Amino acid sequence: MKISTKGRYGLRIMTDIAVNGKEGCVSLKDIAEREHLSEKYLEQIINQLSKAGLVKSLRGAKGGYHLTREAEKITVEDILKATEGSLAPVACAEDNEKCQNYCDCVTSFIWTEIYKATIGVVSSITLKDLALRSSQIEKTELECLK
Amino acid sequence: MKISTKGRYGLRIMTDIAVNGKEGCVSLKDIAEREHLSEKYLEQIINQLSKAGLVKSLRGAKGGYHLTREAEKITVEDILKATEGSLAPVACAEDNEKCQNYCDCVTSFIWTEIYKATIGVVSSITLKDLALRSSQIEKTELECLK
DNA sequence: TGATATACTAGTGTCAAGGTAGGAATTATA
DNA sequence: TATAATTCCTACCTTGACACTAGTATATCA
Repeated sequence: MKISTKGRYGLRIMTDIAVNGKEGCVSLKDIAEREHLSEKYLEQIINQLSKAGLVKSLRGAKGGYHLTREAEKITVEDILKATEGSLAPVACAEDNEKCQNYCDCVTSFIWTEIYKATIGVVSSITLKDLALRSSQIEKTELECLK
Repeated sequence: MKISTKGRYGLRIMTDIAVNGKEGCVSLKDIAEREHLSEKYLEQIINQLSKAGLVKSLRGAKGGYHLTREAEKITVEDILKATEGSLAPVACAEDNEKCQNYCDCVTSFIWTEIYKATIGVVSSITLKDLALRSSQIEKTELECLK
């Protein structure tokens, strides 16, 4: 029941673009530096975000990435689905069809409930919420040294 | 965000004991046969359930396992925590102390919310619910061949 | 004493996570 | 037009967890 680095970094990438890409593109190099993450690894992650249609890329000098729609129209669900895959705790929780050959029916309602609860949370939080939060945190500049 | 076989099998083991252990012990061999699972693998899983204090074992002939308290006093949360470990999507969602050195504060509230939602679901379902469900399913005996 | 159980330790194959590395293709600009 | 900057694509690598399997020791009932 863990979220991997892809999901976590994916959120940071998107938040970074939302905050720093007000006009024009944001390059991966800049994101990697600001977030202290490997550029090469981020490349793979943003590729998934790109394929999911959440960002668009521009190649060449002065290129980079930008959001394909406003931050308030991108949810955490969108981002996590693109990077983590399904958020269902078991395959059949999302797609009941997959349950046909396997009668684990005693517990299936548990997974469905967990799935619905999770989606309820992540679908209600938008990238704009994260961007706002990010700006606030930066301003107060906590005792966060590392 | 997946539940492993340990968690899933753990629920089946516990449900099996709740249903078939009305009086006395249930042996792993019987559980493995009924559930079509490897006895040796279940051994490891039930060991965790035992260490968590959910079942008690009796060695030797006519031995086996029985619940340590009534099925309605054992929750799905108890069982999943014993078999899966923490249900938090990231370590700091459960224990804020772990967040000190790492300022991922922008997203931490997401994980906390997911965690709370998940716990809300699994803490409200008891082993008795599963046992009842199991009996009902067995009675109606669906088109469940495999 | 023997059959039946659990308890404990170790080994094994597969796969995903979490990266690293190199080069090809594209584009702005000097 | 050359070059620096940037994304795109493929391949590789290490580590650890997952899902088991196997063997032996220990306990208990009949």
